[in-house]
Amino acid sequence: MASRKPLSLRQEGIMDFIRKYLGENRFPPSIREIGKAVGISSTSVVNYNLRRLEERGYLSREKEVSRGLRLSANAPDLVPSGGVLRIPIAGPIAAGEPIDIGEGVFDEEDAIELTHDLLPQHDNVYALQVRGDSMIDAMVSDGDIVIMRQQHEARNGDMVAAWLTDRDETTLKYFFKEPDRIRLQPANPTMDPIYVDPAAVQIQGKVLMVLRRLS
Amino acid sequence: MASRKPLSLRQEGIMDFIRKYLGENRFPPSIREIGKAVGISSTSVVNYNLRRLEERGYLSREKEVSRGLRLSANAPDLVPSGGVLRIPIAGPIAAGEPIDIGEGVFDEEDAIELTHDLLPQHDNVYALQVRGDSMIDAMVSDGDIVIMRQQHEARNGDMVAAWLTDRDETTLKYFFKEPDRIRLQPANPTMDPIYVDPAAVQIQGKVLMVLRRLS
DNA sequence: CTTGACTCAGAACACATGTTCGTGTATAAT
DNA sequence: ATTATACACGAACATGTGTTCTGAGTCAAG
Repeated sequence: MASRKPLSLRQEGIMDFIRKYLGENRFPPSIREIGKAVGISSTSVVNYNLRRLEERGYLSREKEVSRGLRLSANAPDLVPSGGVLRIPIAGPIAAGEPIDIGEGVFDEEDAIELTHDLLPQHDNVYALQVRGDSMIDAMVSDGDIVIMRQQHEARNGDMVAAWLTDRDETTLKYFFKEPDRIRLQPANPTMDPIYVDPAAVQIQGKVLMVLRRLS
Repeated sequence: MASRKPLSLRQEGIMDFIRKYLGENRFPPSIREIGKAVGISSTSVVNYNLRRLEERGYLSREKEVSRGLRLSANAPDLVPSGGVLRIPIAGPIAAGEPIDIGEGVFDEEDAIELTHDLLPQHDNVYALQVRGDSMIDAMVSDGDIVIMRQQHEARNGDMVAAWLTDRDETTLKYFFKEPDRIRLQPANPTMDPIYVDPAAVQIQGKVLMVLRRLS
């Protein structure tokens, strides 16, 4: 496990590519795919470097099995974990539309992977990508990914996606039930809450997480 | 979801075997391996049933790629993945202080796990937890976790953590270099940029990701 | 200079593996 | 009976893919 010497630039690139490929395809790349990605014309060179990496314990291989390689758990920056869950990105969300999850649509490409410790529960969980700046008062900006659990009730303090029937509008706000009305509080503390009739609100789900990726 | 008819016994067995195989080997089985395990002599029969399973959305396949199949996100059971990286949470960050990363301190407990596909690069990456509402103009709220890479240069359009020497203030803004000044643009499009003397700005790092967990 | 590691390129080889085609057998609907 | 559909079998095919061999370049040690 102890690797005094640094990885060669090429081997670093191979490791990176395998990681990336594995993340995208869920199965390991072939020798030739690695070669093309890293800029190696010969399969034997890739094979050679893979053997190197295997000796160092960075990965393990199955002989004579196509794509028969796996990253080791003790590779740098990699830690065995409680598991990874894959959440489908159901679709874009904008302020002017109700949230609609196409149940049958499983676009395998559009999914997001989260570690289990980040999201303990995973029942009825889905992700939406925000389109537009309509939710800046919820501290959610264009392109953000909102991970939520589908549910139709809310408890005080929950951040929920609420459909306001009289305004034809979906909004992300903190939910507070008051005696005769419902207070929807923006996440931005400088903005004022809105008050609505309980009959005019449909809870679409509870926001569990907001994730923003930058370039 | 949409599974009117029950799976045939054979297809059930195939699914079970794929799950088991994937758990043991971390890469998918070949058609012939599936056949042998389930008791099918012909590869075409396996292929046929795989196509059936694919139509039902239980798995997806890559054409003409050996072992090019993956289970769908149907079952949120743990699925092996490209790897998980652990990022230490260096410390709290507030507007009134420069960012200080205690290099030696690696509190194993305070770390965040991300899947590799979410964060391709991982050199000099660390995480900070935001304290206070001083960064609402960056669409970052109290408690948010900011993941950034330590660097002292920035390119136009990067979101950076900048230390304004004359104001004694750390701020998260989009970075734009203009002829004689630097424009720091808030993420919130309704707010105005600030302009500063290039000599009065120290780039602390580039923001890669913002993550907000809600109860 | 010579030697021997370490790394690389190219080509040929062997076989692992996905694909396809023709055929056969049920069961149910027409 | 006929047709349609779902499922199964075996064999041949095309190619994806790991393996191996020959040769060569680099670089530090003897």
